[in-house]
Parts: sequence; structure tokens; C-alpha cells
Amino acid sequence: MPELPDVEVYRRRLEGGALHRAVAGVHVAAPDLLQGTSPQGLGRALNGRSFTAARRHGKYLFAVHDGDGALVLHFGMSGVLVTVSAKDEAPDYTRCVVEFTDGGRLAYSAPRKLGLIALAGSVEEFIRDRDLGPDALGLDADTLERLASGRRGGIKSWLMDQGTMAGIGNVYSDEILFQAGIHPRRAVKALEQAGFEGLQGAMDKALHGAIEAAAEPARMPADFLLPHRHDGGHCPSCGTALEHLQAAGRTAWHCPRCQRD
DNA sequence: AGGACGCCCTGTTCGC
DNA sequence: TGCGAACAGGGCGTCC
Repeated sequence: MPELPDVEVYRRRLEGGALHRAVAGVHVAAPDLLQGTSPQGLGRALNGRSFTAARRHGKYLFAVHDGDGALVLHFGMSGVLVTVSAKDEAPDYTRCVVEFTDGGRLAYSAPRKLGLIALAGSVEEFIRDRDLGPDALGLDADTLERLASGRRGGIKSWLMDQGTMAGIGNVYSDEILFQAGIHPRRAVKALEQAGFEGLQGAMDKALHGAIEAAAEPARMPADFLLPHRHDGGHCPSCGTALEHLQAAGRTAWHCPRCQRD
């Protein structure tokens, strides 16, 4: 379930391990993941180039290269990005590999092929074309208020709407609502009374906390919902058995005591 | 406009 | 034991 924190971890991995190395070739094992290009097109765009920057917007990762463009990666719900040394094996379900001239590789692995691999002229152009909202990391309370104004409907689907803000999916919308003490069925309108500072703080805590934990549930702060978000899980704050309901077509886990309807 | 729903995809888990 | 249904969910399309 790569959402903003997971993709930020991949971004740092890309930045720390795959910049300024010449691309020797690109191998695509799952061409159906390519959108708007082909294995040959990817090769033409990337061969001989080097990645110069790793950027992220929402759940999209951009490997910007020195040929005035970017490789775009989206991870669907099961994708991972790893760097692999010359002598190591790429992971199972590797769908695309960028090979560098030094023998090292960048591997995109995804058991469920729900992600996408594409090329973009620029990060900004891609964001515009996809109608993505501002990145969810670092939004201030005033911006949240502006994004909520005139919005009808549920708060969970609003948080997950990539056109409103980019990066939050089912898992982290649950975490944010838990940290904010807001029931998943509440309307966006209810935020007007509560104020946006609380939501802003919850978003900051959930997203930054998860990134600091490298998006690994086992390393997350003790008061995070995420590690308990399963059958038989209990609220880390009050111990009440967690419940789930359907909201915005997704399973919304919450604490019935801490998140009042 | 926004919600409900189905589809894609495939490994895992559960029920009969 | 074994098979198949249900489930996980990001993103998109359709319908209401």
C-alpha cells in the first residue's frame, strides 16, 4: 500500500543510491505497466542518461534525468523500489530494471500490477496533466481550510482525493483521522467548527512519523493506529477493540471510543 | 459534485 | 486436504 510515506522512503533510496550513474539499459518484464511508452521508448529516453534528482509528488516518484525529462513511477498497492548491487539478485516480481554502466541496478518490483511506469517532460507538466492537488506533506491549516471550502461529503474521501491533495490513501487517511480524533464518517463541513489546526497537526504527525519509521509499521510510534489496523486489533490509546466500516468504498478502521461519530 | 460500485491485478487467507 | 471465494486497495470509469 505505497502511499506518501512509503514513496518518500523510495525517493530517499533513489536519491541516495541511483543518482549520477550512467544508464546502460532498461529491461521491462511487464510491458503492460508502461503507460504512454514502450520498452523501446524507455530505452531511447534513458540510455546514456543519468538521474540528477529524485522528486516525489503525492504517491508518484520522479527520477529526473539529464536529458530534460523524468522517469515516472507509481506503485499501485504492492510496488517497491530497491537498488541492487552488481552481484545481487533483483527481488521477486521485478517488473522493470534500470541497469547502470557500473553493473548496479534500480529495480521496480510489484506483485500486483496496479502501478504504472511512464515518461514525463517535466514533473510540473505531469502534475498538471494528472490534475494532482498539492502534496499532502507540509500543508498548513489555512491551505487545508481553503481545500475544504465548499466541499460536501465525507472527510475520508476528501483526504484520499488526489485532486484535492496528493499522497493520502486508505491506510494513512485512517491514521490521520485517528490522530485527529475524527470519525471516518464525519463530513468535511464538520471541520469548520473543529478548526483546521487539529487536522493539520494530525497530518503532520501521521506522515512525518511514518516517514521517520521508514514506513515500517513495527517501527512506528506506540500511539499509531497502523500497526493495530487488523482483525483483533485494539486502540493503542484506550485499549478498545478497533472497528471497521465501509467509507468511500474502502475499509475504514477506527476506534469507536476515541473517534466519536 | 460526490458516493456507490465494479474492474484491474495476484498473493494470501479463509471457509466449506 | 484441496479448491475456490473473498480480500487487500490505488486509480479509473460508469451510473445515479
